[in-house]
Amino acid sequence: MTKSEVEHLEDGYRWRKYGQKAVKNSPFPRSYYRCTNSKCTVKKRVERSSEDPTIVITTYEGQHCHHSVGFPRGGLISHETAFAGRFTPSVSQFYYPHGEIPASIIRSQQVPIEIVESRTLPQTTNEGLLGDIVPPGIRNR
DNA sequence: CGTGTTTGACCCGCGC
DNA sequence: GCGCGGGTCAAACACG
Repeated sequence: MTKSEVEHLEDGYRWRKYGQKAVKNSPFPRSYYRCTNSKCTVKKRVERSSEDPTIVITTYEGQHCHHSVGFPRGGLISHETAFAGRFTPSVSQFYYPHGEIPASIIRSQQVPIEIVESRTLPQTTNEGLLGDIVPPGIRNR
Protein backbone atom coordinates (compact mmCIF):
# COMPACT_ATOMS: atom_id res chain seq x y z
CA MET A 1 0.00 0.00 0.00
CA THR A 2 1.44 3.25 -1.11
CA LYS A 3 0.40 6.68 -0.12
CA SER A 4 0.74 9.28 -2.79
CA GLU A 5 -0.32 12.83 -3.31
CA VAL A 6 -0.58 12.49 -7.03
CA GLU A 7 -2.79 9.98 -8.74
CA HIS A 8 -0.75 9.57 -11.87
CA LEU A 9 1.96 7.67 -10.09
CA GLU A 10 4.05 6.42 -12.97
CA ASP A 11 5.75 3.28 -11.84
CA GLY A 12 7.13 2.45 -15.25
CA TYR A 13 4.22 0.41 -16.51
CA ARG A 14 1.17 1.07 -18.58
CA TRP A 15 -2.09 0.61 -16.81
CA ARG A 16 -5.44 0.04 -18.38
CA LYS A 17 -8.48 0.84 -16.35
CA TYR A 18 -11.01 -1.94 -16.37
CA GLY A 19 -13.46 -0.87 -13.76
CA GLN A 20 -14.59 1.70 -11.32
CA LYS A 21 -16.74 1.30 -8.27
CA ALA A 22 -17.87 3.53 -5.50
CA VAL A 23 -16.85 2.68 -2.01
CA LYS A 24 -19.04 3.30 0.94
CA ASN A 25 -16.64 4.74 3.46
CA SER A 26 -15.37 7.19 0.90
CA PRO A 27 -17.22 9.62 -1.35
CA PHE A 28 -14.70 8.94 -4.07
CA PRO A 29 -14.85 6.04 -6.45
CA ARG A 30 -12.26 3.35 -6.56
CA SER A 31 -10.52 2.58 -9.81
CA TYR A 32 -9.28 -0.79 -10.95
CA TYR A 33 -6.28 -0.95 -13.20
CA ARG A 34 -4.51 -3.74 -14.94
CA CYS A 35 -1.19 -3.94 -16.69
CA THR A 36 -1.64 -3.62 -20.43
CA ASN A 37 0.75 -6.48 -20.88
CA SER A 38 -1.33 -9.60 -21.08
CA LYS A 39 1.53 -11.62 -19.68
CA CYS A 40 1.41 -9.47 -16.65
CA THR A 41 -1.23 -10.39 -14.16
CA VAL A 42 -0.62 -7.39 -12.00
CA LYS A 43 -3.67 -5.59 -10.81
CA LYS A 44 -3.81 -2.22 -9.21
CA ARG A 45 -6.55 -0.74 -7.08
CA VAL A 46 -6.48 3.00 -6.64
CA GLU A 47 -8.62 4.52 -3.97
CA ARG A 48 -8.70 7.93 -2.42
CA SER A 49 -8.60 8.68 1.22
CA SER A 50 -11.92 9.88 2.49
CA GLU A 51 -10.25 12.51 4.63
CA ASP A 52 -7.45 13.57 2.36
CA PRO A 53 -8.61 13.71 -1.24
CA THR A 54 -5.06 14.48 -2.22
CA ILE A 55 -3.91 11.13 -0.94
CA VAL A 56 -4.54 8.03 -2.96
CA ILE A 57 -4.09 4.54 -1.70
CA THR A 58 -2.62 2.33 -4.36
CA THR A 59 -2.85 -1.38 -3.76
CA TYR A 60 -0.79 -3.64 -5.98
CA GLU A 61 -1.79 -7.23 -6.54
CA GLY A 62 0.57 -9.71 -8.09
CA GLN A 63 4.02 -9.30 -9.50
CA HIS A 64 5.42 -7.88 -12.68
CA CYS A 65 7.13 -10.47 -14.81
CA HIS A 66 8.63 -7.96 -17.17
CA HIS A 67 10.38 -4.65 -17.09
CA SER A 68 9.02 -1.40 -18.30
CA VAL A 69 10.72 -1.94 -21.63
CA GLY A 70 9.41 -4.28 -24.26
CA PHE A 71 5.90 -3.00 -24.57
CA PRO A 72 3.91 -4.07 -27.60
CA ARG A 73 3.32 -0.46 -28.35
CA GLY A 74 6.67 0.37 -29.96
CA GLY A 75 7.03 3.90 -28.79
CA LEU A 76 8.33 3.63 -25.30
CA ILE A 77 8.95 6.36 -22.88
CA SER A 78 12.62 7.03 -22.62
CA HIS A 79 12.65 9.17 -19.57
CA GLU A 80 10.24 6.88 -17.82
CA THR A 81 12.37 3.88 -18.67
CA ALA A 82 15.40 5.61 -17.32
CA PHE A 83 13.54 6.64 -14.24
CA ALA A 84 12.18 3.17 -13.74
CA GLY A 85 15.54 1.54 -14.17
CA ARG A 86 17.22 4.00 -11.93
CA PHE A 87 15.46 3.46 -8.69
CA THR A 88 12.40 1.30 -9.08
CA PRO A 89 13.66 -2.15 -10.04
CA SER A 90 12.94 -3.44 -6.61
CA VAL A 91 9.65 -1.66 -6.58
CA SER A 92 8.57 -2.73 -10.02
CA GLN A 93 9.81 -6.26 -10.14
CA PHE A 94 9.11 -7.39 -6.66
CA TYR A 95 6.13 -7.27 -4.52
CA TYR A 96 6.40 -5.20 -1.41
CA PRO A 97 5.20 -7.29 1.51
CA HIS A 98 5.12 -4.31 3.80
CA GLY A 99 3.51 -2.34 1.04
CA GLU A 100 5.49 0.72 1.85
CA ILE A 101 7.29 2.24 -1.05
CA PRO A 102 9.14 5.25 0.26
CA ALA A 103 7.29 8.11 -1.26
CA SER A 104 10.22 10.37 -0.58
CA ILE A 105 12.22 8.63 -3.27
CA ILE A 106 9.49 9.02 -5.83
CA ARG A 107 8.91 12.59 -4.95
CA SER A 108 12.57 13.35 -5.04
CA GLN A 109 12.46 12.25 -8.66
CA GLN A 110 9.31 14.00 -9.69
CA VAL A 111 9.53 16.99 -7.46
CA PRO A 112 12.90 18.44 -6.68
CA ILE A 113 11.62 20.03 -3.51
CA GLU A 114 12.08 19.32 0.10
CA ILE A 115 11.10 15.84 1.06
CA VAL A 116 8.59 15.85 3.82
CA GLU A 117 5.82 13.68 5.09
CA SER A 118 2.79 15.62 4.05
CA ARG A 119 0.51 14.07 6.62
CA THR A 120 2.67 15.30 9.43
CA LEU A 121 2.44 18.79 8.11
CA PRO A 122 -0.39 21.20 8.76
CA GLN A 123 -3.02 21.41 6.08
CA THR A 124 -1.89 24.82 4.95
CA THR A 125 1.58 23.59 4.21
CA ASN A 126 0.17 20.53 2.57
CA GLU A 127 -1.99 22.54 0.26
CA GLY A 128 0.81 24.86 -0.56
CA LEU A 129 2.93 21.86 -1.31
CA LEU A 130 0.31 20.44 -3.56
CA GLY A 131 -0.09 23.67 -5.35
CA ASP A 132 3.55 23.46 -6.09
CA ILE A 133 3.81 19.87 -7.16
CA VAL A 134 0.53 19.55 -8.98
CA PRO A 135 0.68 21.29 -12.32
CA PRO A 136 -2.27 23.51 -13.17
CA GLY A 137 -3.37 21.42 -16.13
CA ILE A 138 -3.52 18.20 -14.24
CA ARG A 139 -6.27 15.71 -14.94
CA ASN A 140 -8.20 15.13 -11.79
CA ARG A 141 -11.74 13.95 -11.98
C1' DC B 1 -6.81 3.26 -37.13
C1' DG B 2 -5.25 1.83 -32.73
C1' DT B 3 -5.47 2.30 -27.96
C1' DG B 4 -7.26 3.48 -23.66
C1' DT B 5 -11.44 5.16 -20.96
C1' DT B 6 -16.17 4.88 -19.69
C1' DT B 7 -20.07 2.83 -17.83
C1' DG B 8 -23.68 -0.40 -16.98
C1' DA B 9 -24.39 -5.14 -16.51
C1' DC B 10 -23.02 -9.44 -14.88
C1' DC B 11 -20.92 -12.74 -11.70
C1' DC B 12 -19.49 -14.64 -7.44
C1' DG B 13 -18.89 -15.10 -2.60
C1' DC B 14 -20.80 -14.18 1.83
C1' DG B 15 -24.08 -13.04 5.43
C1' DC B 16 -28.58 -13.22 7.03
C1' DG C 1 -32.76 -18.72 -0.87
C1' DC C 2 -32.14 -13.89 -1.25
C1' DG C 3 -29.83 -9.64 -1.03
C1' DC C 4 -25.71 -7.12 -0.99
C1' DG C 5 -21.08 -5.80 -1.87
C1' DG C 6 -17.15 -6.11 -4.36
C1' DG C 7 -14.81 -7.25 -8.60
C1' DT C 8 -14.69 -7.97 -13.64
C1' DC C 9 -16.28 -7.82 -18.53
C1' DA C 10 -17.26 -5.87 -22.60
C1' DA C 11 -19.33 -2.69 -26.00
C1' DA C 12 -19.29 1.97 -27.24
C1' DC C 13 -16.88 6.07 -27.37
C1' DA C 14 -13.26 9.53 -27.39
C1' DC C 15 -8.74 10.83 -28.48
C1' DG C 16 -4.06 10.92 -30.63
